[in-house]
Amino acid sequence: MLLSSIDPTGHTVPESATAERLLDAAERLMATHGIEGTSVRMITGEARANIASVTYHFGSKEGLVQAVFRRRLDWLNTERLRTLDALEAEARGTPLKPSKIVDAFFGTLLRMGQNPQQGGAVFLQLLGRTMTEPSQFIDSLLAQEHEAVIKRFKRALIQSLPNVPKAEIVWRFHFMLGATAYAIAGADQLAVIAGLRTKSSADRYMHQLQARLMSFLLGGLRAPLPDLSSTERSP
Amino acid sequence: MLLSSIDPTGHTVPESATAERLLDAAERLMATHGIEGTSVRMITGEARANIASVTYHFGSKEGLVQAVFRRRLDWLNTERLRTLDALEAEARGTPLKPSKIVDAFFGTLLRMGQNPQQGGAVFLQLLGRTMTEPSQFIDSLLAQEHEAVIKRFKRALIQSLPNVPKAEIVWRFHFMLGATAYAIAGADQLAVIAGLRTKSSADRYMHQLQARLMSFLLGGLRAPLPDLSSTERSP
DNA sequence: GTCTATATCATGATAGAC
DNA sequence: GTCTATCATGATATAGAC
Repeated sequence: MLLSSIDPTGHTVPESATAERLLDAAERLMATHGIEGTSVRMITGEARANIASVTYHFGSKEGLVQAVFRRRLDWLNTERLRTLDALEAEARGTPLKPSKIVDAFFGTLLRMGQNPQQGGAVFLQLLGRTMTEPSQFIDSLLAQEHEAVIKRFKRALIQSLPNVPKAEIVWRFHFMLGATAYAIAGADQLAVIAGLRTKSSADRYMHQLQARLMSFLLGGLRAPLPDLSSTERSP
Repeated sequence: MLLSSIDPTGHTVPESATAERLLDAAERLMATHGIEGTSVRMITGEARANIASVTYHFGSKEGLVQAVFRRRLDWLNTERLRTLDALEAEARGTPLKPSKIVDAFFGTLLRMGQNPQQGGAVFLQLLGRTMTEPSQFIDSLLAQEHEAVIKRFKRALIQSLPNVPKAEIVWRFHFMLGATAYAIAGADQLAVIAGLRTKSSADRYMHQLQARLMSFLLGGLRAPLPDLSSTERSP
């Protein structure tokens, strides 16, 4: 069943303790098992709520999934725009450094991973995995939530890098999204690879990830331009 | 039911026309709907085969999924190693250029997307999406298929970049994997973003993707090293 | 608002005729 | 090798008591 942004019973934002427990449980389980791999039974079991509670509070499983993402993405994107606004106000018309823009977008996301109030690493993992999931309604959900923000940041980057063609920046922004999505989705595995097995080193890991990913992203963003001459004909 | 590499009836490699149609249909459908989102009924329907044919030829749905990946990854990784071997033989002990190594690994993958004999863009999309999917058995399948190859390439990169710390290269290799996975998984969407809507421009799109992604990856790989001093304590 | 009980459907797998 | 028919299971969603 398709749901508009306001469901039949008028609940889109958690108004009860049960609804919030459902959101938390869904977020945690979907980060581990994927969205399709998480059943309503698993969610209500973990949240110590009744099977019917999902339908009551969110209209359907789909409504619950949307609410899980909205709760975090609204906060994230507001924060991103707020940061970019501040940077631009401070610069008074002079072009911003690309590193500042990249940090406002990707750094804000990564710092969410250390903010338990906003889902922490769990939501980061969920978001990363979702970004390549081939679900129609998720695609459109993420697109809606992100579209305006991404447009703003692309514009800022284009102004910030006058020597890089506009089209190239659009592609590279996409590549940056990919590197980030994968890095946060596979944080568990990567932590093992990096030899950090204990929970206590998780914080340190997130700091390392942030610093290292950021320099990687900037290196890619400012890389020498590709030779597209062979694009005309296959070599 | 768990399957070893040889199933009860002894079929792991397609020996019949039906088995091959099943592999093709599964590959196509899973690229679009995801692995969990693709049912055996969908596959047999598309392949014009019977419901029971999957069990007969591959033992289970899981066996079929494994066969889909093995068919392509075996070819891909053989090709990668062959290319790297040739480069090293040609260099006669002198260090390889990083761009050559990156091309042997990622370029070979991207060129698969223009090789219909090896699944073309369809398999690329499936692989990209799968790399962030949180399925246990897929994780281990990909790990098995990739482990030895990735080790070889990491070693080659470390030798090729003596000024970059070993750990940094490992992280950056992971970031490169992510940027690539996302780029090939979202090829549809990206094509739309880039303004290429017609099927006829798909080839040109893949060429552009290849050139642009490659320069991005190399830029990230050779980026200035991050400042990790703030890693000790949270800022 | 929360529960139990149930309706309805789709899934993966299998048995057994041909 | 291929089919039909069927199984057990688990999914979402809902009706109706409390």
